[in-house]
Amino acid sequence: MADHLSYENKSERQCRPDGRFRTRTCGELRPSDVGAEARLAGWVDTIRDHGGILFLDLRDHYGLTQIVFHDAGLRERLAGVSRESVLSILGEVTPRDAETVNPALATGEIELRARDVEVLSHAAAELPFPIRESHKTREELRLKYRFLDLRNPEVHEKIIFRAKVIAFLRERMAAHGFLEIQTPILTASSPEGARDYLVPSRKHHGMFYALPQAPQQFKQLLMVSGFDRYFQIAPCFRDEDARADRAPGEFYQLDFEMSFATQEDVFQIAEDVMFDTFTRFTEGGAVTPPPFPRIPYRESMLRYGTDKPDLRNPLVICDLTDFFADVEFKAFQRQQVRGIVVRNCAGRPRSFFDRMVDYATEIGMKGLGYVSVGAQTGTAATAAATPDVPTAAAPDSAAAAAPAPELKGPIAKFLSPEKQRELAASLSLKPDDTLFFISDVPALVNKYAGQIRSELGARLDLIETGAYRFCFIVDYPMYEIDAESGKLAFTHNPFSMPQGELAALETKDPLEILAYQYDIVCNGVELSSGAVRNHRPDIMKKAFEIAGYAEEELTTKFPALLNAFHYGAPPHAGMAPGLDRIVMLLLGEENIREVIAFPMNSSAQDTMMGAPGEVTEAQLREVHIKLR
RNA sequence: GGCCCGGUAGUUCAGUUGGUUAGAAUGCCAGCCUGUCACGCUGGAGGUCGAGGGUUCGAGCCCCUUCCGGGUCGCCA
Repeated sequence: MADHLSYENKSERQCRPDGRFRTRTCGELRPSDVGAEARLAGWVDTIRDHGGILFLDLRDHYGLTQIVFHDAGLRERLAGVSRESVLSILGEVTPRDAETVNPALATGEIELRARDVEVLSHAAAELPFPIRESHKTREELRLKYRFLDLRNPEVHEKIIFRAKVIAFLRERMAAHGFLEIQTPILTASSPEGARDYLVPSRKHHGMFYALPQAPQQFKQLLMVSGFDRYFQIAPCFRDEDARADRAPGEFYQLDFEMSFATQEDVFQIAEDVMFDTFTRFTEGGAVTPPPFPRIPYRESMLRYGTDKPDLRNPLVICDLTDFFADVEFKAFQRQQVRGIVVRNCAGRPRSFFDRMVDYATEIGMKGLGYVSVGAQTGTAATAAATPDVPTAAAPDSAAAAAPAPELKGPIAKFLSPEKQRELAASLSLKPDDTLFFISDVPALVNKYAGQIRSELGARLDLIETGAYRFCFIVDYPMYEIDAESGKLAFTHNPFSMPQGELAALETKDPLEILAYQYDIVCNGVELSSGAVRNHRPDIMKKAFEIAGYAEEELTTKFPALLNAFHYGAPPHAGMAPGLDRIVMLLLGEENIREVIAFPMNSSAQDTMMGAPGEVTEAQLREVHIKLR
């Protein structure tokens, strides 16, 4: 296992030499300790009773040490002691014979010859699941006995790892001059965004606190308070449904905000801290070096079909709508058309293409067209695809000069020889390439193209392994037409500064206005969104007016922020990368609950503690609540 | 809330076309064993097949309802 994941045994943290329970840890004894007396304490990992001799592996936070019991009297005192019981053992560190050394164990060159044993705590003989295999047990049971699950070194180490990442992030943020400040947990309900967790007030009848969805308003108020650079490992509470990568109820963000800062200032901090962190905590993994690519939202939607692109996937999407405008093919003619070129794909078996078409149908597409360029003799039909993919904008002159390649596949017959030549030239199609077509209405075409891109990347094994590919998605539109109401609405965050500020709001088509609103994305995972905030009441008023909000709505919903901005607010900006997701990415975990010490299940329940749970009548009366 | 997958021994799982007493591994219990390290060997206990109803001579298996868990869509400014 990776070095940063293994237990540490720093001498300054060792136990007191006169310790009552232990004088050394189970991970630290080495041949240099031979001859010394040591008292170890920990959990019984395994007992191997050979009759005349008994071996016992003792486990604590730091590791595993084998204890040998020769003395019959001592062995008798272990009768009835089962696995996971807690023992304190006094003994002498002795060397192991060469043939009995265990190289799999850090302490495998020595063992402790027991002289005395004290049972500190008995464990039930029958455990709910074997500790070593806890992560293979069904999650329901693991979470109910999470304290046992966490004893499993593989599970235990993830929590240690998380702590180290947090410590490192704190150190890096401090090095950049950021000050960690705690913001309230009991605060006011915020009218927009996720559902709040509400806490009834005892002293104020019928009133409620809410747990913060994020410290958003507080961190902005800190900027108005004159703190220049704030950060916090901030708990956030949202009463929304869970996903594999989304913890229900609560999660943590590396929340930060900077005064007198531009978007670029925020990016430089974020890319510096993320690069350092991902370089420090991954082994030789390729991390995007700063500056991370800045990709405009609209470009990302077109090229990758999503605003959280996985840049480890070399495939890109091109726009073929104009190309098909004059092609007699009804399915494409009045639609948006996208194309994805895949190198060395044409020779794949028919079943591959059939399965891709099946996948397309599964996600709701009407079909998946493609054309392949005939393979040249000698070309290996199953050669691995190469990542050099052309864009529609970069025609290859050599290809253009070449004779028209022979296009085959379901769509080829709709293309005249001239159009085939045009297509091959503009996309630099080479023998054995396949071009997939995605066509639908504007609202769906990018989404489908993005899903096909991901699926092709995965099935053809094109995803770069061991890499962390970062980018910023920038230039989100300020407004969009809400699908339900048909009215203009904020796309993202109503508190972002519009690009062009007040003048843009007053003169431009609202749908054309971009915001200083951005996301940071790694390997297709959205780590955070952020923004340059709107610190000007006049611009804010106008921005809300365009979205159809009356001024009083603004003043009643966000009184603190708006009020504060009337007393001299610095321009400020920030973001808040999700901590749990950072740790997930670093550990390659697909389930966010693996990196949280005590996660709730996907129904937002803690079955170990019994939360949520009923409370007494008296408690309800105190907070003025009557249940129906 | 919709859709998909799952629920069989303490645990992880198998269980054929609906057909005898529901199996394996591991754990647990008992006995044996002086160099193992997931020790080994012998024996034993352990099941409301998530629950309820239906079809059938007969249901772990088929049908309906329901509970629980996971995934996903909605949702997450």
